[in-house]
Amino acid sequence: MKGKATSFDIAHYAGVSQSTVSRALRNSPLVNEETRKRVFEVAKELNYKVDKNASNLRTQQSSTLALLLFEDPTADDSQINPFFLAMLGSITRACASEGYDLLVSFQSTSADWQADYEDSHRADGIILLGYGDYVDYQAKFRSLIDQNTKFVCWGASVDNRPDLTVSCDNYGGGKLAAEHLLKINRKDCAFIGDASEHSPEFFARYQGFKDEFTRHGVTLSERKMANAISTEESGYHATRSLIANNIAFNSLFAASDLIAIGAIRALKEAGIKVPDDVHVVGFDNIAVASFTNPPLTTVQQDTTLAGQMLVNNLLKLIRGDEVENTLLPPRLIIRGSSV
Amino acid sequence: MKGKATSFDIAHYAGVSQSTVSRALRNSPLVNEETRKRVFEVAKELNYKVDKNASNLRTQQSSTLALLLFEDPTADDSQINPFFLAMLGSITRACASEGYDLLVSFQSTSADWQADYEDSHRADGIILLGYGDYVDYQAKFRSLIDQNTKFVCWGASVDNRPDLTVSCDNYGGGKLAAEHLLKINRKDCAFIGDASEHSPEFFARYQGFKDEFTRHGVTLSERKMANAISTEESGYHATRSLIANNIAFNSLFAASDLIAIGAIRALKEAGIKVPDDVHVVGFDNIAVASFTNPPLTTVQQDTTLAGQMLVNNLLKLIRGDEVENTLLPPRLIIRGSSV
DNA sequence: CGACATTATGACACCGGTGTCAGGTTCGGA
DNA sequence: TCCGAACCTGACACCGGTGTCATAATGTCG
Repeated sequence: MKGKATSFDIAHYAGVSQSTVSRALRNSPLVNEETRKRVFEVAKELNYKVDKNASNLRTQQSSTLALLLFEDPTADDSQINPFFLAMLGSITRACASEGYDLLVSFQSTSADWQADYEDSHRADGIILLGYGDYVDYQAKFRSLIDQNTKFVCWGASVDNRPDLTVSCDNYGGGKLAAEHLLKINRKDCAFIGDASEHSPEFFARYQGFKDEFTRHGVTLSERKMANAISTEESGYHATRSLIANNIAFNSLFAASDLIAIGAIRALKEAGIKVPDDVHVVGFDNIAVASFTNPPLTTVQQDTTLAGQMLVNNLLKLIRGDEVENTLLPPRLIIRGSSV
Repeated sequence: MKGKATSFDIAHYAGVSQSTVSRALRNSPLVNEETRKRVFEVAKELNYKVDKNASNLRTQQSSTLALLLFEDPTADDSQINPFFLAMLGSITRACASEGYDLLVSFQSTSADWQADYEDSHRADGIILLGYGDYVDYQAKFRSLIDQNTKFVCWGASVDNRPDLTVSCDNYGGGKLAAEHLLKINRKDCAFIGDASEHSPEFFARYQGFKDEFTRHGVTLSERKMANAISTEESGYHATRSLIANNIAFNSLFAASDLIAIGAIRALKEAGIKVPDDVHVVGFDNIAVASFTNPPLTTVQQDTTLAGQMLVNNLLKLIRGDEVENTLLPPRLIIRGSSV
């Protein structure tokens, strides 16, 4: 036998028509039990596998989802945000358990990505991760929707957003962090991150954080805020600049764990002790968080659940079922950096 | 326009035949430049994308690689070995830069995985990562090769292994670790890992390590070895058992960083100071390694290069070019756990 | 001007399945 | 015995491209 076996080969050896082979292998009730058995035997014998291309072409669906990872460009190109990696893992798992394959692809935010995957019938739907370019997302998402592309987005569920999202309750997570610091009376707090609408996740975290402080009669000082994107480097430099400006604080809320880790490095370098002088709270609970020195108190996002919800919601969308935006509950994990 | 546009739609609007459309879009030199321009315009207008299923079916290739991740079953199912995640990232990148898509899938070692992906024409080739079931790999690999399946394996390049491998020079890496400990005179060394042929990577690391010690006239004691698989938990328990048996040592070589991290936890718990009482050296240089307390000295495997080589070699294999097993040089990274 | 190469295009079979339709067999009931 | 339902099977069109072959139009040269 040269090349792969086709259903015609099976038909030949099993002494039936190719149509019957196709039906038998897909467990159609139309086919006689004995015939089916014979077909399966021959198929096994010839090590036959259905050609997915032919099958997909005919049925116009692929049993495949595409995961597009958008990454903020970083200096060190090789490093991938560990939070995304964790999501990638859980999404892969969730896909597998639903019988779907997963195509993974990195995209640059600026590129004209345009959801090639679904248009070209390689995937039935798309999961967008880290699509941070919120300036023009409205237009892009609208055009996707106009093309009837099925996609789900991980990110902040901003009002009037046209797409379907799954996200962590960032606002609630910010509140959790604030509650914690308020309870232990560390009210002089700095914030490292980006509290503008440009990064809605960070914005929501800050809002929840701030509102909780306000509710307790504490006003956060704008001077104690520094901008950072979600990298260790950026967190380090932002924190250094606060220190350089002689801005004092006894606690620090970082918009992500990577930022927090960079912040801790800057603090240590300046001779400021964590947690004695400054309590630090991060966000994400990436794997590294429990190994930092001191271990990092953080707001956990449940990546396993997130992956499942992304996949489930996307599949619902593909099937045409009713779907709503999903908000996942965060959880505060207290470790050595704030006790 | 209902549904996606096909090449017939383009042909209709551009006033040419469907054949010409197909040729024009693939930049065939046979087609007139003006015709091509018109076709491209219409295609853009209609937001046309080539149907990959049809294209793949006809050409019998998919421009897609499959990555199969085999994981040793762990208690905490959700955690994925961070080293593999890093590899996943670099492989994805390498695929993208070669114009290939990547299908990712988790497999259980025991399952009858059988390389469905290539047989079903979903992928042109397969990358195997973490295929630890070395007991019967010969048979499985042989059958894959018999079926003319193109695949590359990340792992130890054992003699007589029938498959194509890319791997880190584990033996050399073990030597590096040994050199380091010998130089700083920490010769009373424990080894945590699996030094049997069942996990050839660990075996090679241990061999290189041991041989270097032997070369310096130092014999490693078998009593100071404990078995562990590559998880933090396993490293923790293995180290605890050494301690519980009152086995003394002033340095410890762990077959992987995860094991090393578990070992450090066990040592600390027993009141043994790292690095003062025991120097610890790991293997892999996962992201966490620089954040542990103390930061972990380790033998780095260059995952970026590894991903590139895996993809490049696999593509060569697919194209029918000559390919040889690849051995990547390790690098010692000295951090606080051993100074 | 005829022979022939060059260029550009269309018609058509083909990849390997799936779904529809028509037809043959068997069997129970009238 | 005849009829219709139930069951099973084969023939065939079809999914949307790609590659081959035939052919028309244009150019070249003796």
